[in-house]
Amino acid sequence: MSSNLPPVSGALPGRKPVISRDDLIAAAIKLAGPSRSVSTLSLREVTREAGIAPNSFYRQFRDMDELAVAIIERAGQSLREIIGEARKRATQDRSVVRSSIEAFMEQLRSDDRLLHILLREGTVGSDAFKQAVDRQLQFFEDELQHDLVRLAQANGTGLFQPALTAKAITRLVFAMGATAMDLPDDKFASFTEELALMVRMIVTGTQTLAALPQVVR
Amino acid sequence: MSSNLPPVSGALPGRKPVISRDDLIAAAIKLAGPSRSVSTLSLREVTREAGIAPNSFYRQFRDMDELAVAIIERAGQSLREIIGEARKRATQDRSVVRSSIEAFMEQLRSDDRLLHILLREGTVGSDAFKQAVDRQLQFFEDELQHDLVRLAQANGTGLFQPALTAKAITRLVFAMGATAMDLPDDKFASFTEELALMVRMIVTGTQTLAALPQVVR
DNA sequence: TGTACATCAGTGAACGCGCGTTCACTGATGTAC
DNA sequence: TGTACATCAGTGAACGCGCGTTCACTGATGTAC
Repeated sequence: MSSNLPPVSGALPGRKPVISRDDLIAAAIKLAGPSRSVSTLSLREVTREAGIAPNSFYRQFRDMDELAVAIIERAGQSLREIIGEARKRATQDRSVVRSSIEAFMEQLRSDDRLLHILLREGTVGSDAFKQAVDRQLQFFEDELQHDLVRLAQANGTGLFQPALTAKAITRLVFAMGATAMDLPDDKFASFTEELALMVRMIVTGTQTLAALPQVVR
Repeated sequence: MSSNLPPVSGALPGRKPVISRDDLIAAAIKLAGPSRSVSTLSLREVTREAGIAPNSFYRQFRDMDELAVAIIERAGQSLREIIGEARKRATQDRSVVRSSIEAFMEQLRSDDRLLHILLREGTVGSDAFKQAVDRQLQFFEDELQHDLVRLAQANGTGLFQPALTAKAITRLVFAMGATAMDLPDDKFASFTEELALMVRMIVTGTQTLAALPQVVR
């Protein structure tokens, strides 16, 4: 019936908006710390944090689910930017994979709330929610696969099932990252080493399998 | 003040219990399907399902958290039994690791509610809850590590960091399993193949690294 | 065996609370002339 | 520039609901004698 939801922009009559989707997203992120899942936030909590009346929420989102999906998308985007930076800075002696892992763990230690959310929310929430998380993981896998292929070409080594390799690494890193969130600061370095070794096992395994004849399995 | 909580057993005066902790656990498991997290169940829901008054709950558990922990412990135990069976049935041509994965995926497809719960709840819920899940994963890693060592000895191959290898495999399998829960039946076979290949990458990588001289990293 | 009694598993009713959602509204802003 | 008007972002109050927890209770069961 009413004509709202997207703030539409473009100068039209009416009062100027004073809160935005971003304000609500920021409030929700602030509330969802390392130990609090987005899916347990209540609409009233978020609006309270944002300093608006509960019903004003509906001017920006249909429901909390829509907000949660927006947060996940932002979190994935942010993480990809971080890893993208790490990738650019990577030199040949510190491999792309290794420096990506370090960037990932560094971000995790800096208490990046968005990253915490992305790691934690994979298995809970609505279908729309889970699909949003999966989409971000997929982006990640795709970029990683490109890296791996480029790396293999540079090294002259083969690569066995690059897509599968990227998937295995992505899932492993995210799963390990989720458990690392609660880690005390002094354990971070050794944890990063462990994770790097795990990934190295996968990469080494892939290369070894690629070098084998068709006696696979 | 009051003397309850553990039903104490042993013939003492008083009415015979008609509901047990098991009844409440069963009710909660029934409610927490593949798409519903244990941590979203309400006390009233569970008692309603069990057919008792809400306040009777307190005769068995301090709160829902305690119930959730009990469920996780049961789930882990059940999974270890299943894998234990698979391990016994494993012959040399179908490796221990492979038949364990197949048993795992088979159980997943059979809509085992306990397994669903264990896979889904790793990252949500209270601290006590998360610790309970971690404990189960730890049991799993330990058993897997023994398998890997035995396997390496039998094959005469070395094994690089068996503990880390077991951890990587466990986390990967659980993370992949969590995403496989929603999979349609006809995708299960190919998914199992993918997962087996991923694990094979890790195992191959570990063996290759073990065979290398100390030029590691 | 029969009776008086203590125990305590399970109950029914009630509480106060925070929730999501609705409704009719207000008043700042921009437009038309 | 000034005035009348339409728009609509944000509000305050209210709703009905399910929740966790409490209280005083009931009555079946077992024990003591």
